[in-house]
Amino acid sequence: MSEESLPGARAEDALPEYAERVLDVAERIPPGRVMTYGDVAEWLEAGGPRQVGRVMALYGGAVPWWRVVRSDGALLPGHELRALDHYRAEGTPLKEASRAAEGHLPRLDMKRARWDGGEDADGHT
DNA sequence: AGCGTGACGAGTA
DNA sequence: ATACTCGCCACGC
Repeated sequence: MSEESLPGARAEDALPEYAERVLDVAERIPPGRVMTYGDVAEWLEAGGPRQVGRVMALYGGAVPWWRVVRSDGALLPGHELRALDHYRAEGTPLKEASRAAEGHLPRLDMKRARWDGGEDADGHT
């Protein structure tokens, strides 16, 4: 017999373990800080940046998705303004564009905003 | 089973 | 700064 007909409907009762862990990390990122997809994957020691990205794309709506960003500090396409609004409200370090061109939104200052997942210290002083 | 696509990342030109 | 390539893993056709 082939097990291909296995319903496997258990998946609806709860999110996949991996997704749950990714969301858990996203929730534990302190305000004013961000983590890259790759960092989350590394912190979890599972999957890769693309897997984290997939989870965020599917279930990110349930967590502060704006605190999980790309390594280059670019804002989320389609949610740039929404994310920017959160960043300004939380005081997340942003890097203003040198050339004030229309549509040229600021990017995250990863050097300062990147969170290592350790202590939530303000990192300074 | 192959191929394209994606809320990615790093390297190179 | 941008553009392109390759590596990565999961999903859909």
